[in-house]
Amino acid sequence: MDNTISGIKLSKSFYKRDLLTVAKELLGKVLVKKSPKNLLAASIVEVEAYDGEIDKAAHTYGGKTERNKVMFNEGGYLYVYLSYGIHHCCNIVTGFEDNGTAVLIRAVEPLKGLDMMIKNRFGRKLKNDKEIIKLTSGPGKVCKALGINKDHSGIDLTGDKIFLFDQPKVKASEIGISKRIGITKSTNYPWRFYIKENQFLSRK
DNA sequence: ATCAAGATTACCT
DNA sequence: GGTAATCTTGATA
Repeated sequence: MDNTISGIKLSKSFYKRDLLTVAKELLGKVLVKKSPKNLLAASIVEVEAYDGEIDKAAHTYGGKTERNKVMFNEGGYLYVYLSYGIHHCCNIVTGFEDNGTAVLIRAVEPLKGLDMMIKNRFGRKLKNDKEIIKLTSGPGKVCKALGINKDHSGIDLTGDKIFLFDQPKVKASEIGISKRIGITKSTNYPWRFYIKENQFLSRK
């Protein structure tokens, strides 16, 4: 059966820790989206950290607004926003209430529900084998493939709609670190973390 | 009421 | 490598 998966759900205590610790440990964890009709699951392979206290690129840098208020929640909530009026991007809120810290999911490796993800993304079947790597290799692509949009912003990740399954920690030697992609402010923080050699990365 | 910016992607040469 | 597409949000008047 392709539409089942089992594992141990990450609990509140996982998320309510330091931003960068959570960001690194999110690598390899399994993101699960359940709906009545189907189950989608994918392994997280690339993330970026955002910290409103010191980081001008974070949506929370200027204080609380209608859009970013979810990111001021305590850890363990999903923050989804619309980027460039076109693409949704999803984040995992970390730390404690009013920290304004979250981790952007930039790329995942599909595990379950591949056909549904292909349908969500392209509205058709794959043209060729190479197209698979374009399925979830970017923050906008991840949301499109998994069917995540602004309506999911604020979801409790310890619930049963969207959640994460635990996996063994990825070894430090297998984690790549770089500056963040696509931002114009606070560009020097080395807060992008990714699994080296993974084919679903948004960049090499 | 108006305006500029933006945590991206796909398609073009 | 360059750039158009596309529209919500937050700031300013």
